[in-house]
Amino acid sequence: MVSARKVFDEMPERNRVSWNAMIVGFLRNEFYEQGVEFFREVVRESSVSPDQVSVSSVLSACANMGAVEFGREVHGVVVKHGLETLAYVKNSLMDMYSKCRCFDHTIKLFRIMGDKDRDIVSWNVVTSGCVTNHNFEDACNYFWVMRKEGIRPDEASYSSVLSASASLAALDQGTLIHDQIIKSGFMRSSCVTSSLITMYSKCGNLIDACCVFEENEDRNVVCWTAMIAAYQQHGCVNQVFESFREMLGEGVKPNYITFVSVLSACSHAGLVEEGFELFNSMTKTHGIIPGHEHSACIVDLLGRAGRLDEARRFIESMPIIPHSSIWGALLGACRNHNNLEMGREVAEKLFYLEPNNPGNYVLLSNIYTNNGRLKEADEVRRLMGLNGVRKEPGCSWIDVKNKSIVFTAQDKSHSRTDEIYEILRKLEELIESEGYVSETQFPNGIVEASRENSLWYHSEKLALAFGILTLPVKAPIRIKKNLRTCQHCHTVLKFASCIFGREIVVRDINRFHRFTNGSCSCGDYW
DNA sequence: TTAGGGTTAG
Repeated sequence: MVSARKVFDEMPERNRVSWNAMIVGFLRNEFYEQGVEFFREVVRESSVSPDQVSVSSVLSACANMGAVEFGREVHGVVVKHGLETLAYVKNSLMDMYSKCRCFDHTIKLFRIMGDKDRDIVSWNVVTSGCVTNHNFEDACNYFWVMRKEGIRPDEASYSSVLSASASLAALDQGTLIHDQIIKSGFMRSSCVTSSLITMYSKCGNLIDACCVFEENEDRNVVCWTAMIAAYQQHGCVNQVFESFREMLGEGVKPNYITFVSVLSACSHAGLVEEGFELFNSMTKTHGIIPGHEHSACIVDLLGRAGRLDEARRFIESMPIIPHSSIWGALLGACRNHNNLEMGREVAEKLFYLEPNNPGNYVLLSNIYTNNGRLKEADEVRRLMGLNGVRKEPGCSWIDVKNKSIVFTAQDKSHSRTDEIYEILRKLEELIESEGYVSETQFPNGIVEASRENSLWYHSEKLALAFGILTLPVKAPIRIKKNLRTCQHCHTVLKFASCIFGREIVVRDINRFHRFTNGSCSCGDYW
């Protein structure tokens, strides 16, 4: 860029194309701030007025930086120069607002546009914007409306809708879209195949994820990372490392995200030394500066291994200010190892850093409960209420005959409630006869009857019982849950997979669990 | 000289 600038400065005459070429050059090299500054220069000093090329490019830079204030300024420039009628510019404005988390503005502009002006990019901006803003159902709806309007999806449309399907664990929809992709000839797009791998993986279907990967000849780092992440999510640690080695062997350079998955695999497998080796190799060998996600993996790695003091020292020695996710990993470890003293200290930090996150209150309350200190546990729950923080009520979904049935905890609204509860009562007896002792039996011998009772009627167990009642005998039972599944449900589902001889797949807020023959793909680490 | 898309865990 330095040489480009020199050439530009020495030019006897500069026109709109040379100004724009400079802006585009900055952006292509990811010098977003310089690109924006250069645009300012154009507007301020040059006699040449900006056109759709310069504003679209600079809006893309604002989107990448999340710089909504400057984006608004550019919007003003757009109006001043009468560029707002151009589709290219409108799409860029919509995308800028979407990526700057002002999605309402995106939708407003999209509605104003009307059917005639909307092109495939406009639809893709809105669909991907829904995904970015976690409105996955809306993303799918926009995709299907677009199809109804007769617009042919392209790679970007398929990638976004597959990403939404993955987040919703919507396997039927994802499979239907896969068929459409094959028919429309987009299977060669690495962008589409990596989304397909992730969709199948996050829907609990590792075999199809592998098939898509194997059939794809042109594997770039994103495809490899998608496959490595899939193995990691399914608890296949050996395949994670095998794939990682194979990827390096093929000369594909790992990226920031690849390392998150590989480090996470180390953590789940308890491979502390290997994890540190990989973490150190990021900077030394691969030129990637570790970020918060990687540091959280290391804390998790040490925490799971019970090395809590080392985990804390690691955080305190970090060259960056630790993000709440890093302290969160340590609090999770305190919960797993019942470390009340450290748990209290870490929770205090987290209450300050993210006062509205109910998860931290719940974890501290659980630490107290597991130490038999029920009064303090209730006190934490009360504090949570006083601070106006509310835990989202748990819900589980199960699809039966193309209909989605929702259950909440202790739900008795379903017409087959009696049968559902009867199945759970029988399951409880069977599990107890196998010698299972509930985790509500505390070390000091306290058993809390009401808690025990309510644990048995968590939403995923109700969904499980409904699945057993209604699905064919050999069919897998697929359940989705809006929160993390609890220890009790996890244990019961393991037993259930064995007792009923069924594959049970539970997709919770963080990951999914595939229960077969009494064990879970997460290896009991989640 | 221009806009949109894939891979992350807790």
